[in-house]
Amino acid sequence: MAQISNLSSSLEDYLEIILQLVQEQGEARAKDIAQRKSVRMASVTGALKRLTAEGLISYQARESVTLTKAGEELAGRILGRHEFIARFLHEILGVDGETASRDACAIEHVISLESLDRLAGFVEYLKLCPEVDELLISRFLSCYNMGCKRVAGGRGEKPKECNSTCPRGFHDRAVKIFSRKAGVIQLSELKPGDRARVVSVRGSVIIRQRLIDMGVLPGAQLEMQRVAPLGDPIDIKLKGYHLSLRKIEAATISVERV
Amino acid sequence: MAQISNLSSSLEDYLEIILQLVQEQGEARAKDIAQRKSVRMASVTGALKRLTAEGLISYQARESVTLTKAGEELAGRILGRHEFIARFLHEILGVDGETASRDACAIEHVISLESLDRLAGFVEYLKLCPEVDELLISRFLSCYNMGCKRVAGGRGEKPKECNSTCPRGFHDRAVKIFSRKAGVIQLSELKPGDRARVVSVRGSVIIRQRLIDMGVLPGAQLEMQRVAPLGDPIDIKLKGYHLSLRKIEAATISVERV
DNA sequence: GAACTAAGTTAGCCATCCCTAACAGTCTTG
DNA sequence: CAAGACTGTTAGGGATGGCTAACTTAGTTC
Repeated sequence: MAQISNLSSSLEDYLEIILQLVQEQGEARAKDIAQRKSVRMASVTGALKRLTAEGLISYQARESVTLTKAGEELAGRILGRHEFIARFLHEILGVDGETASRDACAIEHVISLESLDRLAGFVEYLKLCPEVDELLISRFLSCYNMGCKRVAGGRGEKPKECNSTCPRGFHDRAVKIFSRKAGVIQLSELKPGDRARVVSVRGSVIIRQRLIDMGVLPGAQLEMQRVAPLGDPIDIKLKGYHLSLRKIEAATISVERV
Repeated sequence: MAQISNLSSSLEDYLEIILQLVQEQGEARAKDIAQRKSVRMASVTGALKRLTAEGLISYQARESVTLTKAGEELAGRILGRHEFIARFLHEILGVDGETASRDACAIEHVISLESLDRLAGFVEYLKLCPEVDELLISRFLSCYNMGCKRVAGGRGEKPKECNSTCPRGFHDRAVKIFSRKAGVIQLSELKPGDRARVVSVRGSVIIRQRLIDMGVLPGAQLEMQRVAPLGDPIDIKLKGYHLSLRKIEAATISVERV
């Protein structure tokens, strides 16, 4: 995999922190490094030895750390990567600053340069593309941040949209599908007569395409009809139609009861 | 940090692989797990013991692995997360399938649920938002994938755009800023008279804002004028104007010579 | 049923990277 | 200048999670 260095994540972190400290304070002391990385001094001593062995820093015991030419080059690249990811999370997606920085700190060490380049390209494209209104991002953020709950109407009634500026169906489908912990179960766990809403559809492109063609989309409501003795096939009712799913298809569908 | 489980990345991987194998083949054998995770059988044995201790699988020596109720729940959530990230990378950003899956495999273990929810929300928003043409993604992909190089005109001439559908300046700014390895240096390394292009601007929001106000943006061309004895201040020429930067500002700017 | 083979286990090793505890310089202050 | 406070180092330990090598179990084949 094309990676930025052959250092471990931990050593990349140390190097990045050293550059930050040098930029902010003019020098990097072991104590400040320990504090910023939330580790003990003893761990820093070990890391500095390994970085010295790699030729990235020059360090005499009890002195402050300086970056070598190679170290500065690499640290700059690592820091640039970190700050790009943090900015994407914070400025585009609206993740709060601290979480964004923490996530960036972790993601930066594992993402490939190809994905990173393409993400950067995508962000540039959104900013430069003439068809995309420059307010797209702020509209997304205000829409997402409203965090409004879908207001369910009476039986048979269409749910109301929370806000006329949110695209139809947005809150049904997009809000907190990952952090929603409780209540998400496999389709196959439903009993006949249970009603549920589709939370996610996994599986290969082929299976997903077939399910999507049948209308099995996140947010879709369905009712379990019948499960055959061995769980194959499963009959459901969706938007008034009866569907028969094979066990292997049903296994890719997560739902929550409504 | 809100996370999906308190397992290590490695154990989450094992659990995910087990679910995939159960879905694909009806059962998960140690050998297949080892093969898919590219580890030796001995490592699998150890992992299966730890997963059994967590109550996520039930496993008798030399038998095939089955997921417990809790294991199936968790594995489904882990797999859903993986597949969402892989799909984002592949279908939206256009990363090739294998790299996307590998990156997803790594990112899924470290990203917070908040970031993931917001990314999912953003993707939904792009799909549903009436102002965004549904061809946005495919236009981005064709534009990015052209991979065309900017064709530099003669001295003083504006560079030509590669393609009329690419937003102006897109290729100058967005293409492979992270994987570009050689030649990216700190602004302070330039010598008087050197010309360079800005590759990235890091640093706090305050510093970046100030630099952006002065026109120091990725892609901007500049010429080094003078570096004071201790590196502070640095004078550059940019778009015909002279700018004086403090050392701490200059340190956040990466450039490449042109 | 002996021999072979594939699958899986056990035992022991190693690297990374954190920790605590104890020790060693260095700076400040009465 | 001696005591105390800080800063930093060394030594040793533990968790994780890989590895190899040697063994066991079970199924197949002649």
